[in-house]
Amino acid sequence: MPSGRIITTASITLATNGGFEQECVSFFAEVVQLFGVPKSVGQIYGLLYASPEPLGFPDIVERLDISKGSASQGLQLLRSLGAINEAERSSSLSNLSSEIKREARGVAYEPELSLRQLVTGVLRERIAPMATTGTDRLKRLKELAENSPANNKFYLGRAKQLETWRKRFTTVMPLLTALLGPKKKR
Amino acid sequence: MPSGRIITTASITLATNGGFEQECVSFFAEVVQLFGVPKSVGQIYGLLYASPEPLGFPDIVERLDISKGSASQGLQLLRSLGAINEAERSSSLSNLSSEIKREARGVAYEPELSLRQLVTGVLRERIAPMATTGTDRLKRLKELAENSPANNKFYLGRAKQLETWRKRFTTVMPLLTALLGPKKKR
DNA sequence: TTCTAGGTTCATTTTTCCTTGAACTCAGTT
DNA sequence: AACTGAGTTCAAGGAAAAATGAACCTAGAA
Repeated sequence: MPSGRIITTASITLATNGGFEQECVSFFAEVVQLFGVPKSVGQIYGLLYASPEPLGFPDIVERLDISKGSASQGLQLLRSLGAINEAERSSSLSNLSSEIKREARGVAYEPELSLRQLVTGVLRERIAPMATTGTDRLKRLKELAENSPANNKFYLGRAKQLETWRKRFTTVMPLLTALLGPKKKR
Repeated sequence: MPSGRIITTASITLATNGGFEQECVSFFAEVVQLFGVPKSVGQIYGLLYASPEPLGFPDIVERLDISKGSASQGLQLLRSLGAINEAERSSSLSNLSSEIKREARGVAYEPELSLRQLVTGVLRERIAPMATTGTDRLKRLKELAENSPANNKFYLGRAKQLETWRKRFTTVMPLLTALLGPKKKR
């Protein structure tokens, strides 16, 4: 497979995928915005999702026409969410022509397809932190309730209820991910 | 109870609740922002949550020091989410002094306390719409996949997977609300 | 009828968040 | 050693969302 092998599928697929890619990009861009995630991040995931081949950093910048900065930050976020994975690449490049080597440089990504994995990532990075700092604030709230000169009983009741809300939340979250699919094979 | 009865608990409670209210307001302001809801909306809910008495429109404007516009829009959103309820008020006002009548005018609100109810509201107003428009977009995506000249099988596979994601999502959502508490008594 | 206070609407301003682009680092090539 | 392209960082600009305030509507009180 010397010269027939084309790694940079970018321009080729672009010409022949009949709009699927474009639609996919804007679809995911829209979806993620509902979760408070920047549009460009959704675009990147959508692009990877619509690509039969893993794509590298330069592909993403070029095909989405976004800045390197956006691409870099977007990929960072997607990595931290576990929403993309690095694709394998042949490690012995020495015997390839320099033109092909050029294309094979750097890391290529493919989208994570496990729904459970994706949801877990969002929960871990977005919701869990809230639960943590929330616990501190609840403690403080309870103290304030105890020290409140008037309506002591009322405030204590409220503080107590917030605590039970938090507990229910933290017990339900793992259940939710379990419902969304099997644990990821490692 | 002519002059002793104080309905506008605003200034009084403010002076005597020892910071509980303030902490509550900023707590909810923070929480709701994680769900993409404006800060002021969280503040309003927090204020109501920290108040032993139902509060009216003017109380909210005054104690949070926000504009009437913000208060109005915030209350609208909270109503649409089912996160607040109108409190009962004595309907025969004629025998009260005019000073008290002044305070009793308009609607007063208290916070919805059922966690299930709150989550259901968010799901209904924020997530469900996505599922609806999402269905259309998936249909379109499938068509594009079918018409794609190259990699037909790959694109069809992706379209199919999106469809199963959507299905799983719509089946899991009701379960989630069920886990969060008993159905609200009507 | 007129007055007042509760409440809504919407154009304008403010704030917040996202994107950009330039400067930089680092690894592999020549 | 010098070069090239991948990738990061961050100050600054720009776009989108939220808060404001003025004009307006309404119902009950005087």
